[in-house]
Amino acid sequence: MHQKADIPQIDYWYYIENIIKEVLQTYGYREIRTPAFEHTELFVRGIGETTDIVNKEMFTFQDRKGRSLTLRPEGTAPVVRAFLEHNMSRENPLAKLFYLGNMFRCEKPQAGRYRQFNQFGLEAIGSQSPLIDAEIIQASLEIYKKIGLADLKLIINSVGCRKCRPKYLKALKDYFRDRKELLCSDCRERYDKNPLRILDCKKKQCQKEVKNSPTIFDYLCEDCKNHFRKLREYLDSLEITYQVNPLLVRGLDYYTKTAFEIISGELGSQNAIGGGGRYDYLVEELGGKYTPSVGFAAGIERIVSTMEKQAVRIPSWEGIKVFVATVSSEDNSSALKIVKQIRENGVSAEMDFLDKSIKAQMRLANKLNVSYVLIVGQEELKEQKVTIKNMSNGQQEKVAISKILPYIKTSQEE
RNA sequence: GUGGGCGUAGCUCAGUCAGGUUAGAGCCCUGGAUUGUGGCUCCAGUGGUCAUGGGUUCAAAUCCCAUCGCUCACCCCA
Repeated sequence: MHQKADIPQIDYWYYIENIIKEVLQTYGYREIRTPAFEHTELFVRGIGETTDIVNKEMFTFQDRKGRSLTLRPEGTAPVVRAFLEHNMSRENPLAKLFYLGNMFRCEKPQAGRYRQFNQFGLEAIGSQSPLIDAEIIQASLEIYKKIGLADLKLIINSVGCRKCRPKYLKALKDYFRDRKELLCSDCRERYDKNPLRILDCKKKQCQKEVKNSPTIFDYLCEDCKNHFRKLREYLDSLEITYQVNPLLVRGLDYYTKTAFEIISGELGSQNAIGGGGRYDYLVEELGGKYTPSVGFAAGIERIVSTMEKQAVRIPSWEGIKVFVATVSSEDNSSALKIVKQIRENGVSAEMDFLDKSIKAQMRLANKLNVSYVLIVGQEELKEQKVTIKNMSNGQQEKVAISKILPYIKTSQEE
């Protein structure tokens, strides 16, 4: 299974994860870690039976007792499950949680899309206020900004609620009824199952028909209209620029009211770097009481790939500071002790474990790009000393073993 | 799920179209250039079931089929 977290990229991952944790800490979100798999039913009910994720993208298997389990394709449903299972609403009427972990979708991999990938996401469970929608958007944008990504676009929309969406769906169906034959085969199916999805079909023939279709904004109820208006007001006051796109429909059924997506021009075909929205009925759907909520999720691989395209600079591994070389194998235990002493004082140190000659050890030290090589030999040990060689200027001198650390540390500050 | 491209050493690749001696290069790695010392240079060396399985042939990395994997696009999404 392809996993884009191997050694050459690990510095990116550390960097991103640290920023996520730091930023979300300041927003009051607590990390939650849920299992990599759940009962299949959770996703079917949560994400929706008509979605692509549930229909064709889940890694589903049976355990020994015949129960159907599924590797999580997304993070929100598991978080809500945990929220309910632990009765978090009793602790706090508004649960602010974030997660960071791998997700699985059974599809053909391609650029920016992997069967196992990583997302971070945040969920605010328990508030119906558009204020929290704005906070979630703000938090996610701040993370991108701290990471150093530029030129990201925020697109927002409202997809209505239980009250007004059915009216809109009916209007859509009325509109497309006579034009069904002009749509692609997928959209003809969507017409019956989930007409909203026709809106973001990328086929030219469908877009042509979508152009004059009824817009959701004519059908939103007062509550949804106000919510959207307030959200825009809050975003404006935060000086967040955005585009309203009434055709933005997300792939998960649970969204209500606010839906948003953040895209990066650099990514090509898979351009969504993150997305989210409000899911007012999900908690209820999963067996809790009505608990309006909003969340966001982003793909780490896509962040890394955008960082690479934008040449974002990150701190990298500092490497090893000191190499302790031995003249012969009889010096090994002394060297081992010296290495230990250096490491205990917080300085990174390495030695040879392959019985290399001193020449080979010097080469290794050079390859490791260390600042100092300490040479341990009988000649030095007789006087309780080691030879310290400064690898940048080649100079060396004998130093008492007890003075090694002060020597290294003071020279380091120069 | 649909359709392209690819799979030869740790890495980047040549060799495949026109089958034919022990499958090559660069980088990396290891060792050496007098005996306790790096970088540059020079010399030498290690390393490959040519993705896997089957077929055609006197002969297959090379042709054919299947499988697996990777990759790109579509769908959709992160």
